[in-house]
Amino acid sequence: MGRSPCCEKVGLKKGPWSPEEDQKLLTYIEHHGHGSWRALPPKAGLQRCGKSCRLRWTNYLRPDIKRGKFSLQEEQSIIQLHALIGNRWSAIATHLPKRTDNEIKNYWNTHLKKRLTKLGIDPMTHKPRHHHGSGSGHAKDAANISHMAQWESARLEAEARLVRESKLQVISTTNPNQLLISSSSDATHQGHVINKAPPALPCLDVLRAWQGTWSTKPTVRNVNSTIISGGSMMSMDDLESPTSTLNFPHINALNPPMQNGVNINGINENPVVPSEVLQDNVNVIYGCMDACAATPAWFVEEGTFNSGNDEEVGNVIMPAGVSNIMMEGFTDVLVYNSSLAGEISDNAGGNFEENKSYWDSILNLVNASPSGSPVF
DNA sequence: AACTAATGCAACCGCATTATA
DNA sequence: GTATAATGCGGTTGCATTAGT
Repeated sequence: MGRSPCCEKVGLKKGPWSPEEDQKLLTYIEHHGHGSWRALPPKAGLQRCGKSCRLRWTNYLRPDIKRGKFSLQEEQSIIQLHALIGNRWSAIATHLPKRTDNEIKNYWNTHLKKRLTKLGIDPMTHKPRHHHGSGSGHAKDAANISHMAQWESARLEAEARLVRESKLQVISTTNPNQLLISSSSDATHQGHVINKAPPALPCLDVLRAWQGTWSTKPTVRNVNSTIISGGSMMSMDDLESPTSTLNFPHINALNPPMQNGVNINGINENPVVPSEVLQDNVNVIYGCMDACAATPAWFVEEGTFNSGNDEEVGNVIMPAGVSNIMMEGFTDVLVYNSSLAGEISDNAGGNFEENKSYWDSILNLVNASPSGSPVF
C-alpha cells in the first residue's frame, strides 16, 4: 500500500557504484545473503539505500548474469515474447536465461524497437504500418485484425491465468515421457496421462512452434477458442483484462456450455470434455506456460486428441526443451475443431495462413538483418 | 583537434503489489 | 480488516562513450 521511503534519507550516496562498493556488497551477500535489503547497507558498510543495493545486485553483481551482445535467438525471443505479452520485461526475462529485465528493456528500447520501426513494423502492435494507396489494404487490415485477435486472445488468457493462478494446481511429472494434467479441485489425485513424443521444438519459441504447427497441419484454418484450463472451461467472457478492447462474438457463439468444467484428469473416468469440442481426431493446440514465470508464456503445439483411449491421447508433440519444471505449468489446452474452422475464419475475416505469413515475414526480416546490417 | 549529436546502459523514481504485524 | 513495510516492476533520466562533422 504505502510507498516506502527510500533514498530520500540524507547522507546516502547515489549514482554510479564504485568497485569498492561493489566488493562490499558482493562480500556481504556471499557471506550472509541479502536478507532484508533495507537492513543490508549499514551491515555491509555501505552508504546506500537498500533499494539501490538490491538493484545493483540484481542487475549487475549477481553471479548468474550474462552480459554482452544478445544472440539472434535471444533477439527473436524478445520480439516474440514482446508481441505476446507486451512490456512485461520481468516476465520476458524469465525466459532469457541470465538476462535481466533491465538489460532486456534497454536492449529493446535502444535496438529492437528501432529495428522494427525501420522495417516498417510498429514495435508496439507488431504489425506492419499502414501504407496508403495499397490496393490490398483492406485485405491486409482484415488479416491484421485477425492476427491481433489471435494474439490478444492468447494474451488475455495469460492474464486471466495470473488472476486464477493461486487457485490452480498443476501436474505431476514423475515420468518425463508422460504428462499429467490435474484439475484445480483435486491436484493430489492421479492425473490423466498423455503420452508424448520426444521434444522436438525449441522451448518457448512461440513462433517456431506456430510455424511447426502450420507445417504439419496446413489445412486447418482457425481455432475454436474454447480453452480447457485446469479444471474449468473458459470462454472469452471469462477473461479479465483491463487492457482488452477486443470482442469475440463469433467465437463465443461457438463455445459449448460452461456449466461443466472441462477436466482432462485421470481421476475422472469420464472426462468432462464436451463432445462437441473434443471429438476423435480433433486437432488440439497445447498451450503451455511456465509456472515459474510471473507471466505465463505460451507454447503452441498440436497433437491429435483421441477421446476413445484415455491412455493414449497421444501423437502429442511437446515443444522441445520443456523441462519437468516447465511442465509443472502445463495447465492449458487450447482446442480447436477443424470442422468449425471455416465458419470461424469467415467470421473473423482472416485465417491462420495469413497470420503465419505475417510472422514469417517479420522473422525473415529480422533474420536477414543482423544488428550490424545497414538496414538497422 | 574541437565541438556536437547519437548511442548505450546503469541507476533512479515512483507506483503497484505482496507480506506482515 | 487495516496500516505499514518490503519488494517488484516499468518508465525515465543522466552520464560516459562513440561517431560524425
